[in-house]
Amino acid sequence: MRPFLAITKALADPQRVRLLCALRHGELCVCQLVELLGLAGSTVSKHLSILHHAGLVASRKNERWVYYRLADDTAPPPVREVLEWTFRSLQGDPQVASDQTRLQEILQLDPHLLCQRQTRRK
Amino acid sequence: MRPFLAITKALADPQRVRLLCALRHGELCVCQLVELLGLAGSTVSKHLSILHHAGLVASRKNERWVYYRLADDTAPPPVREVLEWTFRSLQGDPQVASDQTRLQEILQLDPHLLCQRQTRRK
DNA sequence: GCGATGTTTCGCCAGACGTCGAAATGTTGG
DNA sequence: CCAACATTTCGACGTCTGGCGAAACATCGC
Repeated sequence: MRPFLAITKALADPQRVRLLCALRHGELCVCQLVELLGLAGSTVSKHLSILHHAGLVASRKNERWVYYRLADDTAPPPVREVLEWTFRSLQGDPQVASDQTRLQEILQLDPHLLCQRQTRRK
Repeated sequence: MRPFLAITKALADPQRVRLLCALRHGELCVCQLVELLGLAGSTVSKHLSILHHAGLVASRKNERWVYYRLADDTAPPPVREVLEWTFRSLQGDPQVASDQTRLQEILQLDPHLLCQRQTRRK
């Protein structure tokens, strides 16, 4: 029951669901996700940690940045199935759609500049 | 996003998951579910209300009792799919298994007697 | 109808959760 | 090595949630 609840609890928060949807088309840096959600970096990091603990995402560290991606084919079946169910269920969701649009803008920017904007904003 | 989160939040509590699993083999009366979970009637009623609000269960009132059952084929696809995923993911779970055993015992008893025991127990 | 009975609703409390800012950690560049 | 920077961890705060008992709400039997 433990792993199951880790997954359902992870999916029971809108910001975490937004993160998963954002990662749908490839890995993203933390600062890009911070920009997308508009939350404090520490908050986004905690959300990502919860998603990771549930096995829904994986991370990779390159240079100064940490990149997160969705769990891949090596993940246990329940994880892959629930991700597919999630995206299927959220098809046409306005929040997800506007995030997708915003994400395209964010991808135009250099990650380095994003982080600078975030530290300066405080 | 609203309906999606209603579902994931409903699934993010162990007692509610136990309720769903218990209903897997047919409808049950509230007092039977109270006996299974060992919680106060008001608490179980609230859990069932949350499951109902998420569209995961339906209810039927007959005589003095209210019977709950899983959402059937008329429910939206995401609901049916997530129920299937839930049961698949929890295959072999010890908690679910022991609940199943206990449920067999409860089904031997008259619902009427169960309720009496519950009111008397306070 | 009236009292007993099964279920739900209503307050209330303790604990969990989401959020932030500050401090800690780890990594890159000079 | 030191300073700058990206991320995570920690501590604190307000809110939400799960639990209970009591009261309210049907519904059945006499």
